[in-house]
Formats: sequence, structure tokens, C-alpha cells
Amino acid sequence: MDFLSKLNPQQREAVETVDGPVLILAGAGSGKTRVITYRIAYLIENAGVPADSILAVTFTNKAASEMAERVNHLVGARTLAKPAISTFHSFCVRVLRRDIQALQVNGKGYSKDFVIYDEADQQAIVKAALRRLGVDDKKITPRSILSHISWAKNHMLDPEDVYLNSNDPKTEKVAQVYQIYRQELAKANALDFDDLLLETVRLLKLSEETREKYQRRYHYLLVDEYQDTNRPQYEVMKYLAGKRHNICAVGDEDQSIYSWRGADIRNILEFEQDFPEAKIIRLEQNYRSTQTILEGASAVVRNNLKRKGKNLWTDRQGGSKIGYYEAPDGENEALFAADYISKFLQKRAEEGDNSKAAILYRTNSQSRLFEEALRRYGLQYHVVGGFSFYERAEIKDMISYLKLILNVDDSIALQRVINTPPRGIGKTSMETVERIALETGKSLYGALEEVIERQLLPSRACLALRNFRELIQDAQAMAGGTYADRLSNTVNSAKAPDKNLPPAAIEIPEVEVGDQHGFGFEGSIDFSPESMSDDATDFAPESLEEVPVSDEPPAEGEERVEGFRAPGDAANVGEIIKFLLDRTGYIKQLETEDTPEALSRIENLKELVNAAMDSRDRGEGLGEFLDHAALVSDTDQYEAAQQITLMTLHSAKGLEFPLVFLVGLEEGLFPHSRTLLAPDDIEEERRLCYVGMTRAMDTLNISRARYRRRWGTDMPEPSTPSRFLEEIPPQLMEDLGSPGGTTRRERVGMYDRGGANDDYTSTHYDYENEDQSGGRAPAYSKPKKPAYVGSSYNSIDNIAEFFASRGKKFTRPKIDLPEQTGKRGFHAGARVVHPKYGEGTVVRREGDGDEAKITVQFARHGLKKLVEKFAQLQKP
DNA sequence: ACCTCGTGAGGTTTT
DNA sequence: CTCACGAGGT
Repeated sequence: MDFLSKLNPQQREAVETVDGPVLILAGAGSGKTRVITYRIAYLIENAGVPADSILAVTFTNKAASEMAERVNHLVGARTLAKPAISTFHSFCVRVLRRDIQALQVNGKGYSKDFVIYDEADQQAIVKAALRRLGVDDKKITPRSILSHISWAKNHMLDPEDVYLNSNDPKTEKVAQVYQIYRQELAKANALDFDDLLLETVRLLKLSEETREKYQRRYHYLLVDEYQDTNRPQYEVMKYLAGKRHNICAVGDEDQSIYSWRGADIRNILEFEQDFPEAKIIRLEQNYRSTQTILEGASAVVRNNLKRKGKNLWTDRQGGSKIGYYEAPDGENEALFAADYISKFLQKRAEEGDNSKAAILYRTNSQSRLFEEALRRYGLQYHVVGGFSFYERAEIKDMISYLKLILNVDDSIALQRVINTPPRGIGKTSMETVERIALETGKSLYGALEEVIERQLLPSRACLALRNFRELIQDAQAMAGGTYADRLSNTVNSAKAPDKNLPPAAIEIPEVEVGDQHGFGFEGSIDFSPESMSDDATDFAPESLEEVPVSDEPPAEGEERVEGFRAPGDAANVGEIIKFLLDRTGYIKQLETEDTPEALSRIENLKELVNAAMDSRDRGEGLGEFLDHAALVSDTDQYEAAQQITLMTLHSAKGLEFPLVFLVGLEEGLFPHSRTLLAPDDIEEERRLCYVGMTRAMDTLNISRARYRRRWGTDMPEPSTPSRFLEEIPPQLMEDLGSPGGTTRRERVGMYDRGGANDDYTSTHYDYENEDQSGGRAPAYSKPKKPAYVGSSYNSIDNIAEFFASRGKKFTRPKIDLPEQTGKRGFHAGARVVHPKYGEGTVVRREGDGDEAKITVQFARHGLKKLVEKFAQLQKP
């Protein structure tokens, strides 16, 4: 087979060792992914292994889909069956969706249509539990409880175990909360992320039949990022490996960065114990980085005591030195990176190279400064992580509706949507429902029905509850294809018969392994704005006060009104979402708001419908759509096509970039303050540093801010250089210049002009005023004022370059900068229009730039003080 | 019941 | 600075 020639001897051995356990210790950049994909291809092509008896697990959907793509490329169309390439979590979900009922005892226990609870759901449960126990959540944070619970779970401890082993009141409380937590999840037929793995382990352990089924199915197993697997993941693989032991694990001890999530380094050690015949293969040639970078990274990680050690080498001799920049503050650090990247990419582009760069930081909150700086340079960038699509409120709302439709017992989902948008079910009503739920042991939905039956609330409130139930039942009927029946049968029926309907759309189709696509929205931008709003508003307008089903859809419904289909046809998820958006008045409410914020929410909801349609096209049902939504991760957002990517060091694992900026190397930030006391934690931070450094192919720059502000308005605090900086041999480093003596005033004036906005002409001046009047120049700007320092970043040369380079290739604003021109800069006397308050006259203006506040006399609403940046003021 | 505003507290990393 | 929560007003 020709592709074997592209491998070095060790890689080749790793690919060709087909049978028996193999542990591949793969250093950074040693061609790990190549080995895995080639190995899969080799199994299929050369070893005659049926493709669908291969299971490969990775950590992110992105990695899985990339791997699948590459395998597909190698094996091509020669095989119809596909190997199963999946994340641990999605694999487990598939197993559970199929076989979880095998864990039921006397018909009690989880059923196939369980829902997945994310972190926010978990927190909600814990908060409710704390309230119930009368604990003030000031003393014990839900977060810490959750991590404790997670820890206990991953060590296979029950609430009872925790309670019995507890020595302090806090742990006792944890045990109590854990107990309630588990009950609530069971009641809701919900599993959290840990449960997905743990229940799978339990299933494989307890049900011989199930275990053997999967052992028959998968004969060859591969585990990527093995150093980051936790105990349950390890057990899953061990059970699947069965007696055959055809398991291949690939990992790198130096890149183990998830111990806080339960990753257990023992997995690597015990691999040799559990599989004594294991073959160990080391991949030590690095194909990614220059020697300088590799040496620097190795020097850092060498300070770790707990490691076996290895010798990575590269034949990319030399290379430019590791750049170091010490910025006066965080803003400057960011501007330096932006400036450097701008020039770097420009230079590469002139050489005909479409190069890429990454800014890597320890915490997500660091991204902001870099985003601002890159915007000023008109550079397009992409941020991975932070707020994901599925964490937006409007998306979570719709998802919660869908979860409720699939599983009415999902009380967290119910709580979220029962009054969103407001439909007259307030706090007092819900208190009654919750009380009933507690008394009867039912879920909130069950209690809600009870309240309706027994008329436990004033008739008005009962009606509101009934309308809500109708809504859910109608949507269920749509999903199940029984909506038409409902129309004819249940118009006047108080108790709808179909609350536990087994709708066709909810039935989970055959597990379809191998279809691991990321949840991409990028491919679905062709959703025209009209089509959505038209469809949404095409539904007959229904008041919440009316019995909803009294509005019959037109007979030729499915033609004109998407969402109503022929009787018996189940609606797809997109149609259900549209139905919900309209019927709940969700869209209408946003339209009424008519703020840019609301508009973007509507856009997001359209994207959700798109996603649902894509999902339908993949042949998925409601359950699978929700699984996807629950299991997409931040790192899945990474788009290799982007020129500039910002992300955390954790997210960067597995990626590579010609230029890497490793920023914020300050004690307390990186290494993070939470790790400073425990040596083990520091070692993990060091590995993180190693991971970050080894992402760089050609150029690695490291920076630090001498003063950094912790939050907002506080005075910037001096920082201590990260210990990792001192661990890099000085001869490998080069100072990129530190503008030590520059004052804040100069920098601000200098860069603000980059704002490219005529209204900014006054900015510089105003900042000077501020400095003079306030007299509180930041502590670090000791005015020792050398106007410019040789080749430093703030030198005149660079300023000239900075302006000269503007307007060229990489400085054109490809990104949508907030439209500022013409809207901003209202002065006293100017007439303005506010989206909410209407017309008014500016009375006064304070401050400038982003911080400008203006006072406006509105005709109808009187005097208002507004932050100009956010006020959305327009000229009349 | 719901909205708005003020206060206080708070920041790792994420499947 | 940004979220969550409680007090007040409509």
C-alpha cells in the first residue's frame, strides 16, 4: 500500500501492528492523527477488517469529523461501510439511546428518550436543592458542590458513601444535595455528562447481553488523546475490548491537561497492567515546529517531576528565536499582538502564502482585549469558545421547549419555558405546582396536571396552565404526526389522551455509526430572511386566551402553511420550532422589542431552524437533534480556514499554526492562581504551557503585561513574570522591545486615531484633559518619558508603518465594525431619535469615545442619561 | 405579574 | 465589567 511509504519506521510500526493492544506514546507534532487515520485505512485495506467493526473515539466532534474525512479520503469509495468515529460522549449516547432500558429494574429506571442536562441545568437542580435544604448558597457555591458530586460519581461513590465518609458539615451537605440531585435527574429522566459515561459503564458491566452485542460489533478500538481519558471512559473501552484486546491508545503524558475533569494519568500506566502483552511505540520525531521552539517547550516541561520523559526531535534546524514582549499593560499587549500579526500575515501574503496565526490565552476573559485590538487593525478574527450558540438564551428557550416535547418530565426545561414569553404563570402559581410536585413525587409537569385536575389555583391561573399544556400537547402531536387527529378529537376534551404518545418522530432510528459531522451552521446561510418570517407569521394568529386548536389550519394546509402536513406525517424539528416560535408569540415579542439585540436573537432563531433542517436532511429525529445540541463543544467551532484564531490553551490542543502568540504569562494568570498552591496543579499548568508552545510551527511569541487590571475599573495591579518564562533558556529568546517609559496618554492618543472615525478627532485632546484634571495617571506610567525607545513597538517608525500599512490587504475591515459613522458624536443641541423614547434634544455631553454619556430631553419621557455607545441614537 | 434599576458579588480550563 | 438577585414602581 503506497501510503505506508509516507511514514517513518515508528509510525509504520504503529500502523502495521494490527492485533493486540498497542500504546502509542506520541509526542507533540509527531504525526499522531496521521498514524490513527492510516491505521484505520490499513485495517480496512490491508488487514481485511470490515470498516464498521472499527470504533475510534476522540474528544471533540471536530476531531472526529476531521478524522472521518481523512479516512474517507484514504479509503475512498472502496468501502460502503464506514468506521465509527465519534466522541466518547456521543458514542455513549448512542449506546444508551439504544439499550438503556436494559438497566431498568421492574420497569423503573431510565428510558430511551432521556434528556441530557448541561451545566446550567445541573446548576439549577443544585440551587433548588440548596434552597430546599435551607442552605444559603453564599457559603457553598453550587459550582463547588457540582464538582464535588462529579468527583464522587467518577469514583463510583453513592450519596450514601459520601455521607458516611464525610468528616465536615460541608461534605455532609454535599451528600444531601447529591442525593436530591440524583432523585431529581431520575424523576426527569435526565442524564448529565458524567452519567452518559457512567451509565454506559454500568450497562456494559451489568448486562451481559448488551456487552456481548457491542463486543461482537466492534473488533478494533482506537482511543485518541488517551492521556485525557478518565476512569469511566477507560472502563468503557476495557469492556468493549473484551477478550480480543484489539485496542490501540494514542496519547502524550506531557499533554495531559484535563485532570480537573477526572482525566487519570493512571490510565496510561495501567494500560500495561491490564494488557500485559501491550506493545509500546514511541513517536519522537516532531514534524511541526522548528528546533528552537521545540527546545524551548521541552525545556519548560522538563521541570515536571512526574513524567517519564522523552526525547522529541526535529530536523527543522534553527528557526527564529522565541519572541518575548513585555507590555506595560494588557491593552498594549493586545495591540502589540495585533500589530505583529498584521505585519506577519501581510508579509506572508506578499510571499504568496496564506498564513495563519493564533492567540492563545489561559482564560476566556482575556479574549476581549485582543478582540478590540484586532478590530482596530481591521483584522478579521475568529474566537473559539466563550458563549456558544447553544448557550444563548433564545436558543436555550427553544431547545427547552423541544426537550419538553420529547420528555414532559424534564422539569428544568419546563421551569425555563413555562412563562417565557410571559403567559400569566407567575411565581405564586409555580410555587403551588412545585409544592404538589414535592408532595406527590411527580415531575413538575405531572404536578401541573394535578393542579389543573384538582383546580388548586384560581380559575384564571388554571386556564393559563391549561393553555400551556395544550401548547405542549399540540407540539407533541405535530412531532408524532397526530396533529390532525387532535384537531378532530380533542377540541373540547379537557384531558388529552396523548400525553404519553409514542410518536414516530421521537423514535430513534437505527444507530448510524460513522456519521460524525460537526454541527456546522456555516453551510446554511442561504436561509433567506423573508422565508423565515413569512413562514412564522403565516400561522393563524392565536390569542393565548383562546382554546388554541379551535383555529383549524386550512385544508390545503401543507401547501400554504409549512408545519401542517398531511395527516399521519410527523412534522420535522424545524417545523416544530417554527410552530413554537409563532404559537408562543416568541417571535412577535422580539419583533415588538425592535432593538438590535432582539433582531439578532431572531437571526439566531433562524439559524436554529436551519440547524434543525440540516439535521432533518441527515435523517435525524428530534432526539438526535437534541443530542447534537447538547454535545457540541466550544472547540468544535474552530474553523481551520480562519486566518486569525483566538482561543484558550485548552481548546488549542491538537491544532497547529505558523504563528502563535502565547499571552498573559504572569503568575496568577498563567499559571492560574487557583493552581499555585498544589505542585500537581502547577505541573498541569506547565503541561498546558508546553501544549501552547508546541502549537507553533515557525514563530512563537510570548508576552506579558507588567500591569494588569483584574476587573474593570480597578487600578491596574503590577504582575510578576510567570515562572514558565524563566524556564525557557534565555539564549532561545529575543526581546521584541519593551516600551517601558511610554505613558498611557501617548498610547491612547496614538491608537485611538486608528479608530478611523472622524468623530474621534477630539478623542486625543479629551484624554489629555482627563489626565490633567483627574491627575491620576495610572501608577505605572511614571513619566520618565523617553519619547520613543529605539526599535520598540511604540517608536515613531512603527507609528508611521502603522498608518502606512492601513488600507492595505490585511488592514481592510472585513469584520462588521459597529456602524459608528453618522450616528455617534451628538453634541448639545442636536436632535436625536431613540428607539424606545422617541425624539429628543441633547442637553449635555460628558466624556468621549466609548464612554461618552449624553443627557437627552425626550418629548415624552423627560430627561434621560444615556451611554452613547449603547443608546442606538439616530439622527431624526 | 412584570419591568427597571440598583446593589453586591464574582472569574480556570470543558466533554 | 457582567451576572444574579431583590426592591420598588407600573
